Amino acid sequence: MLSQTSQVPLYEQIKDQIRAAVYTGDLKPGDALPSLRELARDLQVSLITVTRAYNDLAAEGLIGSRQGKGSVVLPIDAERLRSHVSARIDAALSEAVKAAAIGGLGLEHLHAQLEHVWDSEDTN
Amino acid sequence: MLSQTSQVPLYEQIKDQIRAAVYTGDLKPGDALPSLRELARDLQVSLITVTRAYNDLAAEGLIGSRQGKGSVVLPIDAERLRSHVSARIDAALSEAVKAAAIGGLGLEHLHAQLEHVWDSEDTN
Amino acid sequence: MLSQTSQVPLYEQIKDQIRAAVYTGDLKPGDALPSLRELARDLQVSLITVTRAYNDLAAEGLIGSRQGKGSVVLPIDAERLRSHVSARIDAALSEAVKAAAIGGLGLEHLHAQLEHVWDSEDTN
Amino acid sequence: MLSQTSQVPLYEQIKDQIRAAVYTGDLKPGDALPSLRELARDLQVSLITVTRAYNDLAAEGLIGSRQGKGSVVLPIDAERLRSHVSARIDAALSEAVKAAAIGGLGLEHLHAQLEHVWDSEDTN
DNA sequence: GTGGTCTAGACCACG
DNA sequence: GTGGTCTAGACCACC
Repeated sequence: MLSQTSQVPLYEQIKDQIRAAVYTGDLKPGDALPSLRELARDLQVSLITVTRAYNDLAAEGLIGSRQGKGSVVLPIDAERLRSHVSARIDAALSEAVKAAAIGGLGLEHLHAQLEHVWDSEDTN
Repeated sequence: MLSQTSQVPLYEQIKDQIRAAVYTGDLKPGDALPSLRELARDLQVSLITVTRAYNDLAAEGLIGSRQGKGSVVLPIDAERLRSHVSARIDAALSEAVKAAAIGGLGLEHLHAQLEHVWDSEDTN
Repeated sequence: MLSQTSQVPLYEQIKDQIRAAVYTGDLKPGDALPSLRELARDLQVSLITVTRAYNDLAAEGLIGSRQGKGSVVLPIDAERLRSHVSARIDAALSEAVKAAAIGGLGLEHLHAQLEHVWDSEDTN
Repeated sequence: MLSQTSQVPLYEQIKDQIRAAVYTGDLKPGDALPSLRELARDLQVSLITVTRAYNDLAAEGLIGSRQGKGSVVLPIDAERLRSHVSARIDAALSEAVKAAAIGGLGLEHLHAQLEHVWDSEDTN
C-alpha cells in the first residue's frame, strides 16, 4: 500500500517495500519481480516512478534486470543485510533517546513504550 | 552548526536547533533570540532563510516577534511539551521496530540495543 | 480580488480567500487547487507570495501539497470548523461591543443593528 | 494597560485608549492630557512612541498641542463621534454575520452569543 | 536598530 | 509540468 499524502516520495516507498520483502524472505534470490508495467498498473502510479525505483535498487545491487527477461532478485549478502538493519535500528533508537532526554523521561519509560509500539506494530 | 549538504532544509535545521534549545532549557521563556540579521550573519545563510524559520516557530506558538523589539521565547505549556516529546519517541521507536522486523530480530534484541544506545548517548 | 493597497499582506488575503472557499464549500476536500505558477499569474503576484500562502495553509492542515502533483484540499474535521467559526464570531462581536461602549450605546441598539446587518448581508 | 505581545502597534493602542476616554467622557474637552514624558514613563514606553500617538490624534483633530502648555482635548463634534462608532459597529457585526454564514449558524445564535460577549466585556 | 513583506530569479526533486 | 528551497536585495513600519 502506498500513501499518496505522505511526504516520502512514491519511488522511495516502492523501494522500501521491495527491500522489506527481500530482507524478510517474502522475495527470495532468483525470484522474478513484477514487470515495470504490471507494477505501475497495480500500484496506480506512473511507469516513470516504478522505473526509478527499479533502477535505484539495481544500483544498490539488490536486483538485476536483463533485456526482455524482466527483473530478478539477486543473491543477498548476509553481512550487508545485518549492517543495514543494525544501522537503521541504532539511528532510530538514538532519536528516541534524545527525545526522552528533552522530556526528562528515563530509560524505563523507553522500555515500556517500546513494548507498546512493538505490540501495536504487530497487530497491523 | 548547519549542514549545507544535508537533505534537511536549512530553515528546518534552524527550527530544530531553536526548538531543542527551548525544550532542553538552554533558552528559557522570556529570553531574547538573536536578531534576524545577526543570526543570518552568524550562520552564513540568507536573511530570508532565518526569517522563514522564525516565522514558522512563531506560527507554532513557540516564539513571538515584534517589529523593532526583536524576538523572544514564549512561555511553553507543559502539555505541549509532553505531546511533542511523546510523538517523537513513538515515531522513532516505530522506525526501530520496523527495521528489526526486516532483520528478523526480536523484541529482546531491541531492548538490549536500547540499553547500549542509552549508555553511549549518556557519555556524550 | 486582491487589494494592493490594503494593510493586510497579500499572502494573508490569498489565505483568507482559500480558507473562505473551503469553509463555504466552494472548494471541497479532494479538490485540486490551482498550481502555484497559475495562481501567481492570475493574481498578478510573485510566485513566492503564493508559495507562502500555500505553505501556511499546509501548516494549518487545510491543504496538502506534493511535488509534481499539485496541491489539494484536505478533509476538514467538523470540530476544527466549529472552533474556527466560533472564534471569529466572538472576536467580531467583542469589537462591536467595545465600539458600542465608546458611543454609549446599549445592548438593545446592538441587537437592532445586528438585525439590519443580517438582512443586508442576506440580500447580497 | 498596554499589551507588549499584541500585534497591534503600541502607538495605536495608546491612541485607542485616549480616544475611548474622550468618547466615553472620562476626558472632557478642555481637559489637559498628561505630558509626553509623564505618559511615556507611566506606560513604560519610549518617548517617541507617545509622541507619535499624540501627533496622530492631533492630526485627527481630537487633541491640540501648544508650545510649553502641553496638550488638551479639543471640543468634539457629536456627528463625528456618531458616524465613527456606527461604522465600527457595522463593520464588526458584518464580520460576525459572515462567519456565522460559513458555519451555518442562524441569527438566533448571533443574538445569543452577543448577550454572552456583552456580559463578559461588562465584567472586565 | 528591529521584524514584516514583496520582488525577481535560480536550482533541485518529483511524476 | 508540479512544488520545495535558497538567494540577493528592496521598501516599509516600528521603537
